Amino acid sequence: MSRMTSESENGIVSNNQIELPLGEEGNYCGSANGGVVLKKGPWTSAEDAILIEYVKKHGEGNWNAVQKHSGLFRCGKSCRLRWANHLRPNLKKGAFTQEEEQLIIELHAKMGNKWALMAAHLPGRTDNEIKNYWNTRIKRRQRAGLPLYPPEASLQALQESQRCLNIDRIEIRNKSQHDTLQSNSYGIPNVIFDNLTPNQSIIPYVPELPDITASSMLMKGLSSFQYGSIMSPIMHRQKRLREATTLLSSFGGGMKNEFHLFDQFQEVDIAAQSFGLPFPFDYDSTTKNPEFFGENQGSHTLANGNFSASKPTSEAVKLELPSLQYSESDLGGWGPSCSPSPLIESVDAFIQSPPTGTVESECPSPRNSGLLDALLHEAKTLSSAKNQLSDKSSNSSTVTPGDNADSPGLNISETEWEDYGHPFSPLGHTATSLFSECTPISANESSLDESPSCETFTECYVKSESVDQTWTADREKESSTWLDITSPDALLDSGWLEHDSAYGKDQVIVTDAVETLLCDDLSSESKQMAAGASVNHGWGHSSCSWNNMPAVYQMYELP
DNA sequence: AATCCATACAACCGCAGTCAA
DNA sequence: GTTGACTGCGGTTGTATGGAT
Repeated sequence: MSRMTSESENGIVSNNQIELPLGEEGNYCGSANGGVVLKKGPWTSAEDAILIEYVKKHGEGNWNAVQKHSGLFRCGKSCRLRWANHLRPNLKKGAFTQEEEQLIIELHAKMGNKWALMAAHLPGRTDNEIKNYWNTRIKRRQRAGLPLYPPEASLQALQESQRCLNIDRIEIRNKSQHDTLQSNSYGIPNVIFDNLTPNQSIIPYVPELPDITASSMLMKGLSSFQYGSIMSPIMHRQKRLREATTLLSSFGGGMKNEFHLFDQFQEVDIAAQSFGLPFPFDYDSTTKNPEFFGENQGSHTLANGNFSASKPTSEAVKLELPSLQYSESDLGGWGPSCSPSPLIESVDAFIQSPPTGTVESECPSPRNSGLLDALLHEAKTLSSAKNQLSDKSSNSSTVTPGDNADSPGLNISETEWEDYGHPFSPLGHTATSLFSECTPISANESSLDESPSCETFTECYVKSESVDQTWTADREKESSTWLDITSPDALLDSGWLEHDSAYGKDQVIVTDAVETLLCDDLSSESKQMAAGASVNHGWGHSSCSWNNMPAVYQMYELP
């Protein structure tokens, strides 16, 4: 590119372009250069020529040898990238044609951010190009208030969704939901998702979507666009395992993935927007037919921009993390009138700097922590307050003193609560407000003030509240309900990591949590599936034990 | 003319998979 | 079975460019 070559066309390298090979921490280009100073930054045409010459001689691959053999002061990784994206023959340069654009849209609808795979369908185009194109497109369309996907795709998704819904229902009814509820795995296994294999038949739409992810199963009520007919059959088992492991460990060790999941709330609305659909999805309360929010749809393909590619069953269930590619403006700024909120920033900050410790080990001041911490703190605090006001009778699932209720740092006064609720504090936002704020506001909707409230989302469970309201015991009680359903981390922690010592009760709790979270849109089958799977298979990592979130759990106790 | 801002693009970075020693 | 080099991928960042104000 012209501007790339302009600054150091003759190989004159400024100091800031030269860096020592990175060590282990930054493994970029770190392996093969033994202290040789490597250049970074834009490539010069001279360097290009050297690289081309090298590849002519030696062929592609063994990129780390380039520097040795050609004297090019570039790391292998950089060479590979340069070659693949710019120098290799048959590269198509210039703007994408309309056909290509169309294809990209289709491919993205199918496979999400699988840029390399998409590039394979676009001869002469690189993954980087496609990625850049797509990201630009996202921004552009969002700014314009347009759906990411064209109406045809929306329609197709609708049809597929409906079709799959029907199939799913049959599937669900034919399969025993008891499968998922059999074992008692309070002892959380390390390898969990293989256990799901025998039960994959319960996963909706298996024939076409064998590789539905656990997360998508969990989230299917939230992000359940079905795009089953155009699934592409790709994803290595290892990768899926890896992702599953990643998510599992995150479930336990940190809170990150609760937020990944939570992210999907945001992304699902992006997806909805992408298809020109309202979010929350319309829910037909008369027919109890959750068109998109509904019970059994398999794929979260379009919910998070990603898609669980398929390989026939007997695979570990993949937990695909949602892409974070949507910017903060994406999260909250779909509509032109939706201004960035502090909360969104908090989410962003959280994602960038997830807490390193577990919930149990750290209960930082919410003022100093990320949103999730704040939520957790909030949850714990409520629980604590509840404990204090109750007759302090305990039951089997009550938190042991000291875990939180007695923790001095968690005894939050009414005043502090008001602080929490301060409208201008990022921490004043509950998840409810997050839902509200992240609810996309279409171009023809007005302002945040008029945006659909969380009531829409959680039906009768959630109330919009003025933050100025004073705290009362009654409200406290009410807020136990209010909070638990508005703290997705709490939901997740509690719901999915529930112990099942007495399945019945906990199951109800889990189910309630799920139900609440999913606006009661899950069918009973699905709810039991989800909850049962969580109980049965002990989702989560050992570090995320029951004891890690007792206060949160406590909030789900039935009255 | 200066500044701002959106866009496009190249390159960087970290992570994870593969494979051979 | 372990380790390290190599490789591929996806996300992010940096910056040149051009249009709008």
